[in-house]
Amino acid sequence: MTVTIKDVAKKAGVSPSTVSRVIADHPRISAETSRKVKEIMEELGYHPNLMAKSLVSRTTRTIAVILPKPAEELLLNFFFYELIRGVLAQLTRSGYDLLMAGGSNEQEELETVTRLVRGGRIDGLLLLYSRSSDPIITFLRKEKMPFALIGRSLDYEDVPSVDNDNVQAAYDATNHLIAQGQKRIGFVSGPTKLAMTQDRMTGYARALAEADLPFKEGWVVEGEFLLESGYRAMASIMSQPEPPTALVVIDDVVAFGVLKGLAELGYRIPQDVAIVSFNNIALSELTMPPITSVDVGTYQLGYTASQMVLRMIQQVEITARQIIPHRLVVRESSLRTVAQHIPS
Amino acid sequence: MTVTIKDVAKKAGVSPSTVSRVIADHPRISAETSRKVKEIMEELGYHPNLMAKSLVSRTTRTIAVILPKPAEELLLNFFFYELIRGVLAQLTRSGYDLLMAGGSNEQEELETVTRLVRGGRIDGLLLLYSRSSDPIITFLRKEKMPFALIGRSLDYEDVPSVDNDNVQAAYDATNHLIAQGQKRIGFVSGPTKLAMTQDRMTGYARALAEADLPFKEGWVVEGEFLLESGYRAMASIMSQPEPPTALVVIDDVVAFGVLKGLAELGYRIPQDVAIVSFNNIALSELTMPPITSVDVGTYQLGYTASQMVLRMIQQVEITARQIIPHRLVVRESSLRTVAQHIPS
DNA sequence: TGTGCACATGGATACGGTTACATTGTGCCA
DNA sequence: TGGCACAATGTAACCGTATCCATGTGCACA
Repeated sequence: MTVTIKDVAKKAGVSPSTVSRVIADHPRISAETSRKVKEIMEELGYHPNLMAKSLVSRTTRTIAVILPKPAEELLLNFFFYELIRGVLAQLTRSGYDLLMAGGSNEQEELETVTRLVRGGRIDGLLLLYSRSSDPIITFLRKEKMPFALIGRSLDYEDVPSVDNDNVQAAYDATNHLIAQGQKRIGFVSGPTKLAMTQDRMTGYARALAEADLPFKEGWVVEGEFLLESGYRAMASIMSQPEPPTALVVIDDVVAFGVLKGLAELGYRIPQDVAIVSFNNIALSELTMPPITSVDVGTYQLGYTASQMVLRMIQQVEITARQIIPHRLVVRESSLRTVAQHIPS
Repeated sequence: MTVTIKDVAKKAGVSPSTVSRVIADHPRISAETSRKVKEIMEELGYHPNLMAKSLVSRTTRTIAVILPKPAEELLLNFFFYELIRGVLAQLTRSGYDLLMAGGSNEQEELETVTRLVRGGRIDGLLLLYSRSSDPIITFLRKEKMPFALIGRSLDYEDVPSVDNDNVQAAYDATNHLIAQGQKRIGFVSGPTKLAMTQDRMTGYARALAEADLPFKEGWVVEGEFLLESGYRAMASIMSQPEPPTALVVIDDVVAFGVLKGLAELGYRIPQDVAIVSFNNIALSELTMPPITSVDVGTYQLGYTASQMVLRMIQQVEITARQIIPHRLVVRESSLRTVAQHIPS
């Protein structure tokens, strides 16, 4: 039915092993034979059976991406497409395929990973999140399966991972506000158990300290990666006797809530309150006003993490932690003086 | 090294074929033997080699999703995560894996698909877009490979596909505005070569006709699925002697541009101009005001399309075109009377 | 008591490749 | 002219599983 290596061999008048060698570009095959065999392959429309190949080579040329379980997906929602495009670009370039898997709970996730790894279906994998004391990481290390983390592990220092320098990113964002002449700068934070949150908080505090600006407890609000979180934060943060005139916000979605909250309270942005946030999702340039945001290089994160896994597969030495550069994208929300638009 | 079916067999004192049958839950295996073998499998930590299994069964339990090439991804960007989650949910439930593939151009895409299909790597696939005279569809039909389309084929009537009833959706959206007492309703359209655009236009026109409302050329603007498109449309559409007081907008992102354009022109929404749009992406409830939008059931689209492919693989009869119900999500942007929020 | 049959299991082979090792042929040199 | 190195190719084993076919056992029944 389907044309196999043997059919090609027979028709070309050579042995199957010769055909196999032609496919693999083996050096000790004569140019003449190679040409002829390739011609026959073309003629018969031969395509190697990938399963047979995998079985004998113990290699699948497939990398898996493990999707976080629903509870952890909120932030990811907006990143996902670009992240995957980055991953796919790198993998395709290297002739690898991408397998996506996940589970509805932690137990299921581990089972899936076990099945894929022990079943020899994948050569490596990518984890899109970092959770503390993750059994999957423990398992992968034990199995010596190449993998990389997008983000940062709170448990192990030496887990191969690709991340941003979130301390520096927050430092830069805060300094941007300071450079605009801001003196009273608040911080709308995320879940403090996340490394990302902790790091950004650190950067924020450092920038304030270096500029001799006050760090006030009341100007810092902890929340979730949700619109509501930013919205509610405004009620508490702006009701103080001396509210901040600028805010660093942990994430664009949260910033959107902040915008909404401030608008309802009658503040103008950026004239009354200036805003800087993080992640630069597609959303952030669509708001009114557009939000100044730190671009974290989502595509790069995916691209680099894949590259890291591929290197590990090829036994190439890698640096365990790669940092993707960030970039502050300045938009209207953070600028002190703005050309006012007069409706016609 | 890795534990195989033979190792289990030896330790259990049975033949490899018996172990194989235990795994497959073969009826003619004694309860006693089954129990014992399973115990040994557990003890040795046996996991079946998926490649070997695939090789002999000619089945991979893998479905591929082909990502559109960059040029066609604009709309998809916001859908993607939910769509994939729908796909993954269905596949996981049925014990299938998801392979993602794509190419940077049409040629590459076809090569990838050929490699996967002819290489026996997948059992079926999902196409996330519809392009006219698509060589991939032609190829898949020739190979008799199960596949389904998300969207609608403009070339073939009988391609298995999952879609919305876009005529009805637009009809409903327009009628919602009519029910609000709107008389002058315009339409901000998308690329007319797309079936989706054509269908929505049809539904819009039909609703107007049935309500004896005027359909004016000047109230209809064609564009792209871009923010700018909606933004620019406002300049032309609202500069007419008698501009519309309500707009049906082809997509949420475009609607966002519309919002921006109207705001700059000094119109209030919904008091001066009411807005209804489509797709109900996460964005649409975050705008000011939140946009009334037709939810197209993104998750369902993915879920159902996967189901369709799985059915085809199992040789179950299917209906070639499945329609996912839509649902109008009413928000502030379309309501005539709105409780005004007074800033405190 | 011998025949037939259902049931539980084993042996052998096939799936489509790769690769270690064996074999053949050629040219070159002593 | 015989021997040898080396290039080019063939032979056969193996990757881990599924399954066809054969086999042995116990039991009902004629």
